Amino acid sequence: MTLKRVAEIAGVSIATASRVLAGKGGAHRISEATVAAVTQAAEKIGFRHSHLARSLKSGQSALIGVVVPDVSNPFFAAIAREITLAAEAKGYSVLLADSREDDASERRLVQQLRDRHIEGLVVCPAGLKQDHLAAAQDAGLPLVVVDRGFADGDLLTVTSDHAQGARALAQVLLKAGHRHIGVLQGRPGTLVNDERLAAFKAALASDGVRLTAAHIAGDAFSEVSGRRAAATLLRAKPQITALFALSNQIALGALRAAAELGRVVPRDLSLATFDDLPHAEFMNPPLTTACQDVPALGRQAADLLFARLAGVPRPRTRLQRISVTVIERASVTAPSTRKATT
Amino acid sequence: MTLKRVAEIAGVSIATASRVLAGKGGAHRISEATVAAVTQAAEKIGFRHSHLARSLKSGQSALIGVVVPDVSNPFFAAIAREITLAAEAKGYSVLLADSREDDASERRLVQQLRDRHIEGLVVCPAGLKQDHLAAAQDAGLPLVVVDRGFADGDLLTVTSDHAQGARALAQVLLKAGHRHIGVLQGRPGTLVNDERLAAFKAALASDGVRLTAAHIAGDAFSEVSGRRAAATLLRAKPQITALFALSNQIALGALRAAAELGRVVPRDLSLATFDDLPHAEFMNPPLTTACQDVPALGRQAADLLFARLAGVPRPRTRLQRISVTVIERASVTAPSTRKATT
DNA sequence: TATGCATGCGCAAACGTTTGCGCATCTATA
DNA sequence: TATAGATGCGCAAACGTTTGCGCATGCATA
Repeated sequence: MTLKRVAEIAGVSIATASRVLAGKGGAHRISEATVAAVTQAAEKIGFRHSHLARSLKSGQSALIGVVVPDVSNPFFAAIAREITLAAEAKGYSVLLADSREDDASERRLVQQLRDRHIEGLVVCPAGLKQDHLAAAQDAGLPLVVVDRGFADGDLLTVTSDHAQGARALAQVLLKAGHRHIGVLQGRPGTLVNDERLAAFKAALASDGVRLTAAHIAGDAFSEVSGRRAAATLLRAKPQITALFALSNQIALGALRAAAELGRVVPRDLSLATFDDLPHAEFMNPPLTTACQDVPALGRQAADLLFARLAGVPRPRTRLQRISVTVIERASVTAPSTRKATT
Repeated sequence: MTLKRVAEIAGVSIATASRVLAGKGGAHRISEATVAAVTQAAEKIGFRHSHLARSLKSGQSALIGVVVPDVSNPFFAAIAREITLAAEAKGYSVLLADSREDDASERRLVQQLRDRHIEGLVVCPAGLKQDHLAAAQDAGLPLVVVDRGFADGDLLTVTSDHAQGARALAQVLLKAGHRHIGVLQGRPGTLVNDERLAAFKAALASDGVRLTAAHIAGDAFSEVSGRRAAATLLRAKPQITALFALSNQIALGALRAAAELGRVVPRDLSLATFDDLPHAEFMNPPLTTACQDVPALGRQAADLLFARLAGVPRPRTRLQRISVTVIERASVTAPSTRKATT
């Protein structure tokens, strides 16, 4: 199953076999007869190039890496899929890694991928550190960050227009008449969290509604954080009539907490969320959400990466924004008049 | 960044550098001083082994392949995740491929992965053909099929106990009093579809309820198929009071179709489904479902694969079953008395 | 009969490792 | 002062490719 074997059978040198199978027979003035012989020999033993040897020789692995915090999260899965499909179309294969939302794992995985000579990397960072990514980029590795970017630094990033979504959601809640609003945040310090939070706060403020620290809880983009944060907030501030969950994992947690506290959504409590996926429509209640265009995030990341691999220079705008669509569903209504009784 | 460079700096031969960095200094009687020199040199230039070269030399790529029909489907994503985590723990990396539910793509992708010298493969087949997989296995590639297996052949397979789940769901529907039941099937001919269908049919039959071809519709495990099938069935047989969807994608389609036909679930129509994921709880209505243990499927597949890679012989039972848990929720109630009016 | 130019193909190095074998040098023994 | 056994390390082949260079052969031209 090696070129050598093919060459032996065809009665030619390895070099000739290589050239023929690379389709360079013409360019190297190899006779029709020889081409046929080599082709047949290859066919006969079912010859396939060793990608390994080829990569070693050529320095091109045709491999890209994808690192996400949790593959089983449909949000990241959808992103991974777009990248995988794009990669396949370009002749690349994808090495997938799951950082388990862990900074140290991510570091290790990125290094591991680099050891495997990936030609490009798409990563959704788990943490707040970007030095390992910056190092990779400085070492010449084409790199695209997706979703969870960094406010500073120089990493090319594709992410949603969080401010736009948060503002729009704020409008929805304000318009419905809510004045006591709680925020279930994700991981503070992340671009995603901070942008959403800041824009939401600003939008409320411009309508005269103040969002103090006492109205904000949560520390991760997870269901457990959402649940705990919602419980905390609802207990500490019963006058809250609406919650803004910064992700739909968090929203799930909020739904659980609300159920546990006997508050029915949306009758006793409105809920708006930044959303990952299109399941919201069939949820109970259907969630009002700022819906991210997840496939577009993945596609854009892939496009940017492959453009760079094709030699296209990096775009000047570091933060590439994908717009979100606010969809109003049943989880937001006017605040219940009996809110004080709770 | 090569061994050669390290050797130069340390003033030793490449061989010595290799042995030191492999931790074989002791076994090869290399002096403390030399070991230190090499180690420092490596550290100094940030040396990392080329996985490529190592693989080529050793014949071990430490790579496994995972092929699924749709990465963005949370079901497959969850499986992919378990395999990825297991692989990482064993020092393997994962090459991920998405066959887009397409047989030909799958073939191509499997071949591509084999060209990359994967040491093992987990695949969830998109189609009804298994010859390419059998070929891979016959060629000595450790292979585990997950979820969608084949009734015949010799491929080691991890899949749910579909018959168990289907039977249990049949009991639930029968107990609720349904006698006119429709089935929204997935892809006929697949083990998953046929086992679920057959067991369901048998369970109904043992209670005197006949399930004819006219009560079965659908041709794929997709939302569109579910929607179309549900619409067809409900229109052709208005007396149907309950639907059994063979996957939750199909169930989503059924919900859509029901909504379009003005039938409210569960008031006018009960719905039970074979489920992929734990979102069902928050759906509207919460779905009664035979819940597969998706992580267990992935874990078991990974365990079997890595056991084989570690030299453990293949288990004798070809079809490894993971049991499912039936969860009764609100989507199944007694048949509406006004069913005839519809 | 020598010279020139196509034509058709092979040699061998290189990619970065690992590893079997062997070769020096030194110390202790006879 | 030879000899043996450690001790410490290097040579070179091999993994499967790709590719620059060059070498034959054949034919037409001078």
